Amino acid sequence: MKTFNSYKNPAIAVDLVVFGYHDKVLSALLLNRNEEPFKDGWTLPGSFLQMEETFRAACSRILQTKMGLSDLFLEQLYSFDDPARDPRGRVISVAYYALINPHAFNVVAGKMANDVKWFPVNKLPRLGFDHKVIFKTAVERLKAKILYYPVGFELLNDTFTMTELHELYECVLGIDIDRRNFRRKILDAGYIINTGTKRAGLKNRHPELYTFNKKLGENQFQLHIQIE
Amino acid sequence: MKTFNSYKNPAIAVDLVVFGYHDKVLSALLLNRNEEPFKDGWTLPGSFLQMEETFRAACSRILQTKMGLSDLFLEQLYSFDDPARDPRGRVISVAYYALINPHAFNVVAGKMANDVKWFPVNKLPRLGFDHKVIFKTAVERLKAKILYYPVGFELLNDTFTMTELHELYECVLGIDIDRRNFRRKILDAGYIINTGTKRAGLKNRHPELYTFNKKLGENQFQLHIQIE
DNA sequence: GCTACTTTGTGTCATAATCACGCAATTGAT
DNA sequence: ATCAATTGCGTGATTATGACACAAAGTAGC
Repeated sequence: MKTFNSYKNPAIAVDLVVFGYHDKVLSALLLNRNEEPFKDGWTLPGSFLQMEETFRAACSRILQTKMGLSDLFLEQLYSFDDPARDPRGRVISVAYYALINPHAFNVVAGKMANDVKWFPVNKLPRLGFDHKVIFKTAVERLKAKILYYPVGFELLNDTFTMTELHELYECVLGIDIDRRNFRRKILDAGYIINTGTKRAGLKNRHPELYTFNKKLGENQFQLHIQIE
Repeated sequence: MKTFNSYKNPAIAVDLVVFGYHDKVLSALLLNRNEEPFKDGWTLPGSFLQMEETFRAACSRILQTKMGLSDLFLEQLYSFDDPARDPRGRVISVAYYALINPHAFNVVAGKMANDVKWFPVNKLPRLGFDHKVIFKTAVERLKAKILYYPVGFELLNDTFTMTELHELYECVLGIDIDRRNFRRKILDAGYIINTGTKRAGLKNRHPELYTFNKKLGENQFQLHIQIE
């Protein structure tokens, strides 16, 4: 039985789209490269997959060493195969996306990058490689995901107001959703739980605080919104 | 700027789940291997990705050389990374799934396999590698896909009866769907078009024949069925 | 305290979609 | 002509959705 690792194989990169929700804006984390190719340009954080490493292990390594992050929600997005996507040669990219509450983590640029910064998803700079394609795929996935998975659980604080959840949905989906119908839909689905406390110190009526219902299984919730 | 193909990289395989619908049963195409590992065992058709090959090109090559098939519906499924998934060493698998009308194609085993055969999806033999996991992932994907994409277009003949379409949905989803409500839903959505002709030669009432509405865009159709 | 203003929470009603059926029409076999 | 099986069409109850009105709770200014 022959072994195959003696073959000349394409390299495998793992690239990450890290989403954060901050000041009513959905953002993504980008890295400013300090080496060629695309030196001083912005790209998604990523790295080559090591020989015995799983994809998730590579993701964790990237998040930890390049940005000082750990234990995020991670999901495989898609694998990209354009033979011209990397000027150095044939590199397959297996893309993952992560969700993070930017208030709960502090992003720090690792030594392998000039800088790490949040960019609002509709104000991205030019990206190296085929990372714009990867990014757009991730946004589409997130839009689909939020309709049947409690994405807010990863993006918001542990407790949050109905308005915050509502704004998150409008922001991610890019559409207006009637505030009162949204409330009814979310509550009827048992999607979130009223903590019984209210947020104080605001100018107007103090909103009730909620947490996500962790007992809710997958596919228990579905927001019926027709995207276009 | 260094190049990276000098590194020792994991190998990349492309594996395929080919679905067909035949005699009211959803089946998948499996290959009987004629070499180690898993010699004489059943696996999904697959191959190593060549250096300058796209995933789709690899899929076409596999379908053509191993089974004599071409021009199928193809969609990327998922990438699998278990370091122990291949006894020969580290091999990443990028899985695709295909849909085919078995009546329109003749499956022929290529010289690289002992045999190629259709297996009903709930009567699969033991599979080599991690192909059972890949297969289950594909079935889940197909169940989700059929709710908002005209999967039947790929699996059925050009023209088909309402009953055939109905049975396909029940079969893929594994649930009972009320025949009359299904009909109304499908017709109201403009999902299919009545050809005006009927299928003759049957014992009972001759059913009308339909074709899929090719002008229907993505996401125009959604069957509201709560799985579980 | 009273009023103005903003935000949050609750309800209502028309419309649309879904679900669970009944029943008639069409066909070949008897 | 009758029967059995299958297909096509319809109907009413229930539920979900969309578009609102309006009350309640809070702060600020007077």
